Amino acid sequence: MHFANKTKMDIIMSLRSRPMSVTEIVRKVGREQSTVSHDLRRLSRCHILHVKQKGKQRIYSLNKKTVVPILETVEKHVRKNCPRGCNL
Amino acid sequence: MHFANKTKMDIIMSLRSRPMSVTEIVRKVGREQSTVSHDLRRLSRCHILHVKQKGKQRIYSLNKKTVVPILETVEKHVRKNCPRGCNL
DNA sequence: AGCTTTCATGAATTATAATTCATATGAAAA
DNA sequence: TTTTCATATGAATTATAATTCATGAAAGCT
Repeated sequence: MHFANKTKMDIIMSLRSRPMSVTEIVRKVGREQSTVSHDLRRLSRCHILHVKQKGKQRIYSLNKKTVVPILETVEKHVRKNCPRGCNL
Repeated sequence: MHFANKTKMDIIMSLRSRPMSVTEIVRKVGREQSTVSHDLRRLSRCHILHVKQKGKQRIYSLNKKTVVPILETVEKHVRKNCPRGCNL
């Protein structure tokens, strides 16, 4: 599943397991630091992610309270309707 | 709320109340017929909408089973986190 | 203070998606 | 069977979003 954007979706999925610093996220999703940073900002703007400073790192975490339920409903839709992939 | 795209979101919201023909949808959302038609195709491709022929009309309806739950979780997120509008 | 690490930012580019315009198709009516 | 109404489609344009590149800022080390 990758709604509109692969990078943003990868970030969200990475943070689903645990909070991570930017460097960690960059390693995980395998794209440029600035690309990731821009997406982190976009995702934070609409409160999909939270940030907290920790030394010189910034730890991003998923707003699980509201976002996980969204992911689950979407995943259910995809499983039911487009199991062979779909560009939702 | 209007995720990525206003037109598509307007279509979805219109169909939330009841199934409609293309002409009805066009009137409701107030955009060009071809624009609406393209969006209807995109939305149908990922099974967000269903279609059935009725004479020379095509009646589009929302796939309520999976889509309404998605809408509800998203709306919850928006209410909680960005009540003053947000470009989620 | 100077250096390094970590991350953010803005402007420019590139990629992707939405809209329009013109036209086609298909079903029913005349 | 021609015409009309309802809708779809493709190509071209336009709008919007994502990526890159270069640089900047802050925190912590030495």
